[in-house]
Amino acid sequence: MSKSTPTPSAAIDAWARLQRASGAVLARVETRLKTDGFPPLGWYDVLLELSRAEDRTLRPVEIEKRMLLAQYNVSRLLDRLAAAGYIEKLKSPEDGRGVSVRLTSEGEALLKAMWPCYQAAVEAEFTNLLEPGDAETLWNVLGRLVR
Amino acid sequence: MSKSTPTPSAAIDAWARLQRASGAVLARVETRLKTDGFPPLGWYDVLLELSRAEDRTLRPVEIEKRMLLAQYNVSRLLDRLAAAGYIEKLKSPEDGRGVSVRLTSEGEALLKAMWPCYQAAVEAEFTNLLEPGDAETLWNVLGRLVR
DNA sequence: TCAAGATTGATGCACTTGCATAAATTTTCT
DNA sequence: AGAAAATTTATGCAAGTGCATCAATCTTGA
Repeated sequence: MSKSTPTPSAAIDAWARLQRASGAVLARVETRLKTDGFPPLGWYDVLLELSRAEDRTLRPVEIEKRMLLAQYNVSRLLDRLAAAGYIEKLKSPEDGRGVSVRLTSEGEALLKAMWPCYQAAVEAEFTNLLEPGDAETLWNVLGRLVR
Repeated sequence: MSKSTPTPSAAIDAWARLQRASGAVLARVETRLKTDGFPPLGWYDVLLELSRAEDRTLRPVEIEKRMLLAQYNVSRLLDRLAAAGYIEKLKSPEDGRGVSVRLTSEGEALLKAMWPCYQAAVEAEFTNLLEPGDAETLWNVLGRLVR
């Protein structure tokens, strides 16, 4: 039984470092996007989800689940994206309560324009700091946390 | 040279999962703290730093560096902590511009009161999901990201 | 069928964060 | 010493987030 569980302090240290590292790297990546005049990563994530979706359209509740955001945050994020013309809100045909959100061509253009910057930022602030095999290791270990 | 760098997609996937996993686990831990009537984790972190510091006192600029927070966020977080009585602000003796922030006995009491909840939350939402060795693995890999 | 309950999405209000900038020193450099 | 630059902290204002709650619709089940 002595090895069935990590040392408490090792686990707490890993927890602390997880929060610190992910926060620091995220901040650096966001800074690069902003420096290049792009909107925050959350905008990119929504547009990316839409671009992958059937008919480039999703319900807000789907976006909420995929992005792990609170309902009211999704609602307002979509407001901002719609106001900027990157998505459009349509009445949902199958559900009278709901809305459908569709990627516009401007949204698709933004997605394409952001990608090189985003990719370069992740590479510089994340990928290049790792050693071979680290990405796979992280992916595996962190997979246990996402359920 | 073929193996000197991870596959781009493996790195991007690891990046995405890092953000998702750390965000999700953080949210769950914060929820537990709030459910038990405690303030956010940021408050705990400040109090913990102070409790470890010489004379339980730090300059705001030190807290800023240790917690990787923006200067104005530190300034206001300390305002809230002082208003709640958990710290006190003193004129810095060595630097006329600066302030010194000292943990009060109420702050120390809060720190002690939060710890069991915090520890249990991390254990339930993080530690228990890991397998033996994962904590050390994470700590090592993530160490490359914190510089 | 139809009332009770669950789901979807929006919104008012308070609080927090980000940005730009100010004010008071301290440090550096000539 | 004295001017210029850097550091430390605070703050007004705009924007984003969390909470509670509402209105509309869909689903369930007697």
